[in-house]
Amino acid sequence: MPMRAAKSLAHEKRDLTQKAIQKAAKKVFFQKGYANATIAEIAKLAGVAKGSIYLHFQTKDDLYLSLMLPILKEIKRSISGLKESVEQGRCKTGKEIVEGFYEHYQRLYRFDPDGIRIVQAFQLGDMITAMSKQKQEELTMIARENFQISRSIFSCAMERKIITRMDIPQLVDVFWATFIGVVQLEESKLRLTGKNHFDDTLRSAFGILAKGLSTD
Amino acid sequence: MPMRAAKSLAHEKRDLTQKAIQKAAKKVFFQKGYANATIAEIAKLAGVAKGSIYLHFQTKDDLYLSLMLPILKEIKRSISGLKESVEQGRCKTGKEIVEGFYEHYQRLYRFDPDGIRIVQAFQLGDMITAMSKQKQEELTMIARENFQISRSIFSCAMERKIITRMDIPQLVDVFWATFIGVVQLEESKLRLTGKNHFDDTLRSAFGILAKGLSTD
Amino acid sequence: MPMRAAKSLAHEKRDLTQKAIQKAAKKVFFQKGYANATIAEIAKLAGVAKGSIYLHFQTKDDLYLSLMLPILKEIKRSISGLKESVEQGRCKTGKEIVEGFYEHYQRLYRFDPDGIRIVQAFQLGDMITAMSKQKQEELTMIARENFQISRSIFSCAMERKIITRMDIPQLVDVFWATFIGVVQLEESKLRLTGKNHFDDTLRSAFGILAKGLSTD
Amino acid sequence: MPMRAAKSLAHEKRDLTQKAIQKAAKKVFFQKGYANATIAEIAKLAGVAKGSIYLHFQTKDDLYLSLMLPILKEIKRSISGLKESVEQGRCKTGKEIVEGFYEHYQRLYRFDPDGIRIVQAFQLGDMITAMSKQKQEELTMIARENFQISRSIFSCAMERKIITRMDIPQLVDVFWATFIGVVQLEESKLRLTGKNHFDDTLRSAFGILAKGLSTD
DNA sequence: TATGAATGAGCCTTCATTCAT
DNA sequence: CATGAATGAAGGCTCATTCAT
Repeated sequence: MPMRAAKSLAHEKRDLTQKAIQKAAKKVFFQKGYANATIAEIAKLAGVAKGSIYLHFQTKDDLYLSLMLPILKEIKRSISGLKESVEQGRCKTGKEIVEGFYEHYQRLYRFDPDGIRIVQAFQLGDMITAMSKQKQEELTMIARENFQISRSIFSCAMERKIITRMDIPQLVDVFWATFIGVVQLEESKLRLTGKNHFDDTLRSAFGILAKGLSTD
Repeated sequence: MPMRAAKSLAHEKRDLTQKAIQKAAKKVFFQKGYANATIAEIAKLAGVAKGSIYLHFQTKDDLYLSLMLPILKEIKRSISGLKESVEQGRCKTGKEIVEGFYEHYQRLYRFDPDGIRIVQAFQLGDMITAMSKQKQEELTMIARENFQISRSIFSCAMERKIITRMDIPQLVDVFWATFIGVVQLEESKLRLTGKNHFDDTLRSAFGILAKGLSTD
Repeated sequence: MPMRAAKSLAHEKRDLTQKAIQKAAKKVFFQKGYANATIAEIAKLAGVAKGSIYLHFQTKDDLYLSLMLPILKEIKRSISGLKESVEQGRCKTGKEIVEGFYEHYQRLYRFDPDGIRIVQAFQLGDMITAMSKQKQEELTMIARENFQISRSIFSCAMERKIITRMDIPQLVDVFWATFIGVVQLEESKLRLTGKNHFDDTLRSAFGILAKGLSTD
Repeated sequence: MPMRAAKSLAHEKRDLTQKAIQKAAKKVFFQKGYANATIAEIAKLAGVAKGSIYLHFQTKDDLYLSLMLPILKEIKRSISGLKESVEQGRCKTGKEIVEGFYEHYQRLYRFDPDGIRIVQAFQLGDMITAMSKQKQEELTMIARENFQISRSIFSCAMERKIITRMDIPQLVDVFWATFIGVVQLEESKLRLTGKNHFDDTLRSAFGILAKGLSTD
């Protein structure tokens, strides 16, 4: 099947280019922020011509948004794993559950620090102006799903009385806020001092949260 | 002394204009973010001509930076008040101390939500292309001072054994991270839903922290 | 009144620049057509910076459109003169009326040949895409008025039985079509051969029309 | 001769593709005008890849120009028929001759309205950046021939004294100008109102011309 | 021959900053 | 001091054209 092979090859190459652009974009968006990032720089870093970017993404916004989906999916995969653990009773104490979250966040950041910044900047909202309804909904849906999963983890834990009973949505927010707060702080320090204590600070934070939520 | 009076009057007027520009700038920077904010819009909102802004501030960066100082000072004033309370023994339990921080952060946000966003965006580092050494040091110094004050509060509390003993700088970071995380999360929700649960989420967060840090 | 004078001067200069831009624009639009004309070239010819054009006109479209209004108004002024002549009985024969139209069209072309091309190209419609509702209506209204004036001239002439009775709107169309047809043809010849026989051709055409419409 | 047959078949296919491209091009050029038409859209409409267009035409200009020849030839065929009629004495009056022209123009427009716009736009000269000497001459020659045919029709008619004696080239111009003027006007109205009165307006115009040129 | 990804020059538009008045 | 017209360097995006497959 030479035809199929050829086609596959072309497709592969196209995909490769796309990935290269996204990789470059992530780096540049991360370093400069959305507004200061230029298509020219992304193109240069990706090793393609400026115009080529528009073969893969309709607009700068579109390119930016395209970076979010994989990250949200990764978040989902990671948190889903945690949920399973909890449901299967592998987390016996509140401390273990909070530790699970800590590991989840740590994993996310390790997996793709630039990506987290992407999500964060999006949340900051300097650039949501023009976004196709479709993309918007896709994003919203998966974000909601992630929220639900966290929710059900806490719900499960409270039923088992291994963590303090309290408003669940609020608790989800507190966890997420703590995570992005640490990300932001440590990135800022990284920029100024070159040192990154993300892990330590996050562990401290979740250590306190664990104690604050435990029922023993 | 008519000369002095005249000079004083001119000065006063100059100060007024400057304040008006800063007020407008804060609003616009807050709404649009640094990159999307335009001098033209700030000038319009301040009721002065575009060119006039450059009579008071050397560059856009400079204007932005000029907004940080008052906020950092406000933070200092607020946290200093807390420190005094603690040192004078008015906070007897760990819970009271954490509550003090909660009130401090809440006060800050209430006092000047736009200002917080300014600091946050700065920390996010989307701009800061060129900053005069002098401004930079001024900023760094006061930031360090603020850090020290928080530090000494915790230090004092640990000595009195009313909160768990742990790495103090890390604890300062955790508190600040929690604060800015909640700010960012709630602002994002505000933008999407129009509702702001800043107070509730912050209270939840600090409630957990209080329990997590208390020694009883 | 030094204040007034100063203000007036500034205004005058602004107006001068605007006129210079429009003059340059007319020339460039005329030579290259809307799509091939570039803002850069217009600016260069007008002796201003590219960006300055946008101080006077919101978009390229807007600039183009701004050229139409004066021409439509000139057309109105010219045709109104003709109408008056006819109504005051100064045109006694059909031939004189058609001759009046001939002179009207000739005057228009003489007055501003580039301008006629502007109107024509607009009619050709390569670029009406984005036009503010307001501008659009302004244009439509004055065009309609011009149409009405021609209409009433013919109406008057037919009542006096000095030209053949026939469908009036159609007659207006025939005259206008003849005019723009000759404009287009002669411009094309001008471009190819360097010679312009606009007057002769138009006179021939209206000579035949005169004979064809006369009632004697 | 399998070779010949194969070659012939390949040729046929090639021709078919070329025709498809031209058909698509005519439609797109007509709808959008030269400058706004894109090769991509033409290719899509023709059902071929973008690159394939360059296997048949050297440049966008070249493609555009290639559309003119068939139309000029069609014009020639049509006007030649009229000439024959006149020479064979089938047109006995001036009115009949002018009517012959009317039918000729009407036929042209009916046959290929897009094509007429092509010629017109060419005449308007919005493009023609670079045209090979050869193409240019080919075009000029056939245009000249068409001109000559009209010329000889009028010449013949004047000799028979069935139309007013006058400058013949000028008369040819008047007829053509009237035609393209009506085309342009009615197309513009079509675009604005959706209604096309081409036939009626053209008939009116040529009705008047007929009367204006008749010798009775 | 056909394809369509890739190129890069060029376009419109924005906006921080300057400067003559 | 105040003004706002003018500047010009970018930036996002388009599209005719090329070329490896």
